[in-house]
Amino acid sequence: MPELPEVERTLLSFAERIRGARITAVRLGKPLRWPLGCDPQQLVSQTVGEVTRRGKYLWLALDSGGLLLHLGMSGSLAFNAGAAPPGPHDHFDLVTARGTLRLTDPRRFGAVVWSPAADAGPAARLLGGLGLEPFDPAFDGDYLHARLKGRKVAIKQALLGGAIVVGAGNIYACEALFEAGIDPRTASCRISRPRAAKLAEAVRATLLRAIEHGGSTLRNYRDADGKPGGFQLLAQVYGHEGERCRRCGTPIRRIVQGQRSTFFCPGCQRR
DNA sequence: AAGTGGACCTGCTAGC
DNA sequence: TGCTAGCAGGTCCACT
Repeated sequence: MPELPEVERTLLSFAERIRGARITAVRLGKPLRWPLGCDPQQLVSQTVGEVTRRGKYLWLALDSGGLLLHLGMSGSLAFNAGAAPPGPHDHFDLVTARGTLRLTDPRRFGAVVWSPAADAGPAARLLGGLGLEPFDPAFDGDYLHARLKGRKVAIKQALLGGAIVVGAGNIYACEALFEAGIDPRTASCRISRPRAAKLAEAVRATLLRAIEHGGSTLRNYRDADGKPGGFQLLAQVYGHEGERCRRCGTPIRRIVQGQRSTFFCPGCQRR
């Protein structure tokens, strides 16, 4: 499900409400991608602090260390006062005096991992290789151009990798490349400086616009209040194979790159 | 170092 | 109507 905009909207929908809440119980369902990494009892009676985002990860600060959360492909978080009994896809409940934070994740690619700090232990390992945040002023044409230099991978895959810039997953990488007019198959090293600048701006603008529209709900995604996103209605290429490009009328194509679908307009997007 | 492909797991849908 | 193949918002890891 969740690329940066969905994770950001999720954060915005519960961070303020959960801050300062005391944990009264922790319930685990089926195993997620990684084990929790601590005795669940150790979390009880701790107080939740700030909730922050790094890439597609959320960090819930606790009195002692914190929890690193990832929503995988199909995960979503809900924060409710009176949580229903857990269903078959509810794999983590953090019960607090203010409500229950629940991770629902049918495919279980998501994760909840305790770490002594965001920059130590398992969190440091998972966050360590991440690239710049797209809204970091340092993420500009010069930076992007420098990081693409010497790389032969297709630009779409370089964006998805997350080691250069975080946050753009399959939907937003396709949309940003459309916005920038760049063919997703273009070798990274062949992106000129001006086009890198255009692409950096397109990544930022696409993600920002998606956040403003509540993210994309293709199937599962809801924020922690249960609200779906609306950006999927604004997608220009993602999921539109065979339809005419809204800008130039050329039929949108679907190809496979790195075992993922890529959608693009052969008319608007050039190598 | 960089590139590639497989792995993880479940549910939905299109097509026969 | 029922079965099956293919596809899905991510990313880590092993291997070349």
